[in-house]
Amino acid sequence: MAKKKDPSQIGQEEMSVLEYVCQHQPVSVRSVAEHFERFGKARTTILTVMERLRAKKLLSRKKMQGAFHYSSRESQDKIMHGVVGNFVQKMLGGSVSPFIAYLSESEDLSPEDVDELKRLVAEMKQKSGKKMAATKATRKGAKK
Amino acid sequence: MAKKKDPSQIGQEEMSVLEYVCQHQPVSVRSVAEHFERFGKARTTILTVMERLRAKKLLSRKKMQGAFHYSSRESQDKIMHGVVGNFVQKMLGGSVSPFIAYLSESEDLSPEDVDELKRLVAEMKQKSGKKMAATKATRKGAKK
DNA sequence: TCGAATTGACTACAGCGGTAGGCAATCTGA
DNA sequence: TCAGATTGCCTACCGCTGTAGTCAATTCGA
Repeated sequence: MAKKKDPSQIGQEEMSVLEYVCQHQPVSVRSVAEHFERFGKARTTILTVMERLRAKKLLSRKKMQGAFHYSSRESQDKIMHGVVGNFVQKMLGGSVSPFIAYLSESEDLSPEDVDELKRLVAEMKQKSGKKMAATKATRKGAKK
Repeated sequence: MAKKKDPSQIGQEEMSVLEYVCQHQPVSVRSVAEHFERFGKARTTILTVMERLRAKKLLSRKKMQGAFHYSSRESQDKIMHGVVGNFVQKMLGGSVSPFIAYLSESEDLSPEDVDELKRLVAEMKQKSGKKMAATKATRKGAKK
């Protein structure tokens, strides 16, 4: 009866580890463990997490000089995309509106994020400008 | 040893129920259950979920005509904001960049969302337009 | 008033993520 | 070659979420 979670569903700790591996691949468990031990995590914990990540096909490994070295099978961007997409689907019902609302109230957007947003919007104007020239007229009671 | 989750951490199913309650409050378990039974959920499941939400201080209830009627203690907006914020903190390490990147690749943004984004960006331009005229020199190799 | 229907508290279990111990296999330096 | 260090597989436990059954209390219509 328990719901079957999407395999792309990963937890916070798994995310941290995955991120670290992404940025240091190929990396040995030893290195990763050393890094996370500074945050109070045991070596076996990291190993377990990494193996679970491998079971989820997010990491791969190969033996090098005795020990395994892990690598990510996807780029960090792709992974992030998957994680965010999953969240949007599962928790927001597929709508990004709540997130956009969140951004609106986010006081501390980094300049980079703001730039990216601007770029994004500019891109949209171009991309969807033709097929929806009604954009300006669209604003059906823009909230607020 | 198990990590102590933030109480604001809620699952997908809890989210669905919470959302429904928000939009129909005050509502009886009966109504909610009836709604979700169409998706194969048992009445007691809904009841359990609602009680858990109440334990998390997200729902309140009062007896009316024999049965309890539940209401949300927060607006749906606030809840959404909390959920998104929590996700950003826990999974994205506090950075919204991955989300913005996700938006960039999101083909199916609704016109409303696009409008909201535009409004948002316009608002930002006003708010911080002066101090950053370097927009066109967009750094960080835009993915995709 | 009484019995049927409704309601809700309690209990239970499975799966998953987080955490970690134990122990065996492997490696490595002396 | 051999013992100590390193590495990794296996197992286990806890808490949380999803799911639901049981059964007693409450309510309501006849």
